[in-house]
Amino acid sequence: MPPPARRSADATRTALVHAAQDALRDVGYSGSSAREIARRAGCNQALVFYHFGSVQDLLLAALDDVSTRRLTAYQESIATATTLHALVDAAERVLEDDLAAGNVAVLVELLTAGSSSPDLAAAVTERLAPWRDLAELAVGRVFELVPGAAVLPVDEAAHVLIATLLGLELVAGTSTGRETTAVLFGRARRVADLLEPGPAVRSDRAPRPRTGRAPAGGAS
Amino acid sequence: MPPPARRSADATRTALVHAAQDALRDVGYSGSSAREIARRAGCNQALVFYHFGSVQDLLLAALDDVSTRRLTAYQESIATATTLHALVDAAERVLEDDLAAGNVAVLVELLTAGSSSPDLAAAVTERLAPWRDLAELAVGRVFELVPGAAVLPVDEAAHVLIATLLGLELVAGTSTGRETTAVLFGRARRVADLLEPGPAVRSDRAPRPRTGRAPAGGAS
DNA sequence: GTCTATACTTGGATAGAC
DNA sequence: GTCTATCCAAGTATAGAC
Repeated sequence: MPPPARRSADATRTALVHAAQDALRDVGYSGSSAREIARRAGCNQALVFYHFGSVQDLLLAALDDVSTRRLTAYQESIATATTLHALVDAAERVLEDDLAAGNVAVLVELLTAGSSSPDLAAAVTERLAPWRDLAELAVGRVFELVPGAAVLPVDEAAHVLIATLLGLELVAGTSTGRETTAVLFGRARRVADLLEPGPAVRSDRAPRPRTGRAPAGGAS
Repeated sequence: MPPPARRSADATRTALVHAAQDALRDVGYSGSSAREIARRAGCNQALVFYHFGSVQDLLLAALDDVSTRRLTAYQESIATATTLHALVDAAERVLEDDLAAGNVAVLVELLTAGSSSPDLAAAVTERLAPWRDLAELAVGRVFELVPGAAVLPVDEAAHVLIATLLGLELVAGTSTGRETTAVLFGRARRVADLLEPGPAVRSDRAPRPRTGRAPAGGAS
């Protein structure tokens, strides 16, 4: 028998991780304090340090959690994608989810912090590696589907793809940034349909339910 | 005659502005406190509030300063460029200088910070406008020089251009990021020479490709 | 494991001396 | 204009009771 643990032992950990994700999305990196996260998780602030040692480590755990979940989902959708249209959809979904999860702020924080700390930079590169692989997978698909598109080696194209998506996320915070991005993906989708007049007539992508305000933890 | 001002009246302001730029580059937005900036400027922390009212206003002033300085430089090099090759050179030179000086980092930091602060986001958006204009100028040039390149409206292409450059700056901090960027510009230069076989371009930056062969993977 | 309480630190911002 | 001194708020982290 496991030790007593009268109440949720490790449920607290996951609650904190999820609350950290919500906090990152809602109030950004600077607003994601131990007190704020604990409030969303419905527990005490001291538990952040008991379970994770520091706020920074909790935020990294949150980032890892959401990353692994999303990576597997994307990997599947890209691996099974047989049309250009579907690949564009996947790219847009990646960007939307990133924005919704507020991952960009953490990533930027890590990237800038890494520039003055070699070991941290290594940690960031490590976390970025699976995304690079995913991007290479997607680019490889595009090169297969569109003859003559391989004007760049796959790894370099993947590099540009990641950079561009990150950049689009960055400027999405500006006034017209968000809608311009949507327009761009609309164009890409239409171009995809042109290059690929086959069976893929999945019309325009169905608008996803807006992420809007749906704090899972609920602000008391 | 201006009032006495025994010692550096407005030199303090510029010192603070420059110190703010350094701080943003070195320790990021979260680390750029009034005390940190004042320490770098070699003056007292209270002067931040005396001269700028708040830390955020000082950071915005820092962004203004770096923007105007860089904008004039870029505007000139783009306006005088008459070949595609020269445009690519200009873009790379600009990016190299910016990376070395950490100018883009200032913008990136404020952009991410703005994602969780609407008023800051609005202020940053306002300051992004001249850059958007500049990007449209450059894109318009490319569309003039390369017939059939206008697959996008100028403003949207400019949007993507800015996003991509910002994204490349972001990932330049990773292990292979920096050199990959250099490789990409090398490819762009060769493509430019292919599209523009006219006058012997100044090949001061890279050995001129003797053959007309495509960089990688022939598009037949 | 979770809580309360608290020590300690840092940062924004102001008042007033010089 | 610049400084010292200070207030106040918020955050990190730890100690110890339950």
